[in-house]
Amino acid sequence: MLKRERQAYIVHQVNLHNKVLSTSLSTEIEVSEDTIRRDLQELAEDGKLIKVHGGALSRAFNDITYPDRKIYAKDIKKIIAEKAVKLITDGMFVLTGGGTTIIELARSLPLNLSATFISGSIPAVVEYMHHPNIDVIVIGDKLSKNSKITLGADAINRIKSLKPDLCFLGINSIDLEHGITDNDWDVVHLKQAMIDASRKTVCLTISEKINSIQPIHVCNLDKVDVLITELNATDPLLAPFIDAGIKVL
Amino acid sequence: MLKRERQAYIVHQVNLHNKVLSTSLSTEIEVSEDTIRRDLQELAEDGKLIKVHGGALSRAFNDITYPDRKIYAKDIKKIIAEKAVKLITDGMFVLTGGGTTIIELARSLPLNLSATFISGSIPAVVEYMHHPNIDVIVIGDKLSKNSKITLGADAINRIKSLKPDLCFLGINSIDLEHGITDNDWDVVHLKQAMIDASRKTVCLTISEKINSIQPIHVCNLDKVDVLITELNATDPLLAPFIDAGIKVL
DNA sequence: ATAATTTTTGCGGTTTTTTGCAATTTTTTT
DNA sequence: AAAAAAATTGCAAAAAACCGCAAAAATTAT
Repeated sequence: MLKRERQAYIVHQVNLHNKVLSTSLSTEIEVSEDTIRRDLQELAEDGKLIKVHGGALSRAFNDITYPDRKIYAKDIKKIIAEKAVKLITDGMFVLTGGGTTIIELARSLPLNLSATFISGSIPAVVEYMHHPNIDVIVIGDKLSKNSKITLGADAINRIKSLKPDLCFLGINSIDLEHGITDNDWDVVHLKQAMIDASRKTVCLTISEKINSIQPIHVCNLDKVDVLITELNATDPLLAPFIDAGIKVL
Repeated sequence: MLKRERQAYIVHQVNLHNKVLSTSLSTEIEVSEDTIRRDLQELAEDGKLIKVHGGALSRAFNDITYPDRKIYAKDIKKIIAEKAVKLITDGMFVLTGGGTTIIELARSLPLNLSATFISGSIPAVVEYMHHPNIDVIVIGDKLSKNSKITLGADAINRIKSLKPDLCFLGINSIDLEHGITDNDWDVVHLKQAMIDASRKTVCLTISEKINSIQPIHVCNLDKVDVLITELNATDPLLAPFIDAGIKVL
């Protein structure tokens, strides 16, 4: 097998499987590992792949996620945030939870939007605070170091006294049968209070979390008005939720 | 599984769940925990995540450092903060206001101090949040964009229900005759509530503000227990306050 | 076609990287 | 304060990479 031919084969394999092992290539093509290594080195210099200890990785793979996915988690959340922002209009009272998706939402708010945001999430509050036309109401209570939101009876009582137009909730698990579930007792209670207080509940999640279940039940699907993921609303994964009467964006 | 591949997987998991446990990763990927730990360390050095005891945290979510924009007279405030910190002992409940001097205090807290801090100042809360042994209680209410603290009846009511050991107040004006004065109606009310609630009131100020007066009266000098400036306690400028029964540091 | 030259390849020996393990220390939890 | 969990350290084995070097193959020149 010619050198050129061999290298073309290697590139093909890398693009196909996202990774190659020097040892496998060696036995496959029946050349010494040294030769493979030299090939990989040359191909790496040409930017055709990324050489690592033990083999090589596809260029696309390098920085991204495990199974073949092309968009970064951050970009996915940005897409979700962009959709969510459209639901907010001037003068609204909006209650939001914590989590990275909500932060992305906070960062995506148009500068000319003037509304009131209510939250116990410190990172979210910090974002809202920087916005020129957003009024911010902070929900006080003991601050949870993990989730960086205020949690407790005080927070829940305060939320109960409000009637916001919208509630944005970043969720960790949603499932057709079990609805929304989570894994933290206090967070669950807070989310329940938020859902009950709000006129409309909007759930934000990356599609990866759809059809996953966690130990504690938050609410059934009938409490959810809108579900936003990075997927197109026509995606078959979302069809059951549309059937369940949820507006999917 | 290649090392790089494994690390990419870890980064993905961190970005997805905001945190990962070394143990879970270890069983998931089927390598020893030592290997996971070494991976986490390398990724942390590359700034891809934040390593903590037991696993790692996503960076996006945990890097909320409040913009350390040019604090006026920062070095002076650092001196004040160092003195103030000495008043706090383990187990104390400490109420603090906002302002750059308080931020400097928050940053000067020794890492092994374990106490409870209560505040409505978002920048201060962000600082306390980063401290490993400090419990934080957030005072909720409408957030003032100017001062970045929560202001209003709710905040005042909540403060009235507390009995903290210490209250640290950054003040804008102090004068022998008029006591402490300020220029914002709501802030004044909040400060009054804080002073009334606390067992001891500690006022922090740069010497520049001594013997200046502002339009709204906060309290008389007899409510002030300790006054901290960057000056030596023997400085003649401070003598009158010592005579008035205030402890000067 | 043949010799000269260059390129490619495999091999032995050495170095580096990676990984898991055991012992110890540190941190966390109870 | 004790017990449990996790981190650190040093170490050793295995795998992979590296370094010449010389044989083999391919290319070029005569």
